[in-house]
Amino acid sequence: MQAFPPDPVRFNRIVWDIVRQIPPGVVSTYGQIASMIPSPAGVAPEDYARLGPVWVGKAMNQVSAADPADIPWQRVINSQGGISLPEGSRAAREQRARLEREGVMFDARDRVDLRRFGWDGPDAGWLADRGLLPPRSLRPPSESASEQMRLL
DNA sequence: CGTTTGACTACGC
DNA sequence: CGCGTAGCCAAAC
Repeated sequence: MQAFPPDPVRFNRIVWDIVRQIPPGVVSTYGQIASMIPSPAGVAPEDYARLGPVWVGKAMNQVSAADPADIPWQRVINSQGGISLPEGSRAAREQRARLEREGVMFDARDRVDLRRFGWDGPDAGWLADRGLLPPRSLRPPSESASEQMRLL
């Protein structure tokens, strides 16, 4: 996979801070979280675009070594709307159970509809205070007209 | 010690 | 759409 960020401790702290902002009933993705963190000094933006999501994954992998009770780790899934933990593992089942308990629904392919349950990111002020960037949207505003009608 | 293995995503078929 | 791959390295085996 990939190298660690220049300052893993700091990077992880930022990731966990952001994850703590995700409210129940919605989900974020590794990529969306990475999109809120400026590429660290010394890392080219094009490299960060590729490495960031992986680093977020590593940060999530280390939550158990941090403060699991304080971090809603279950609300971070992959860009396909799926759970990235090993299929069938206890951890994966736990994540799905936690999400379903919060009202997040999985389809027949075990995926979450990000247009419906995707997070819009933290409050803009919260981000600005920390020098973070607006998140990439998981719920593209320009859907087909019929889709918009359906959602209404 | 050499190999395998990752809580990823964008991109090209 | 789904599938394979690049990117590229520190740990765990």
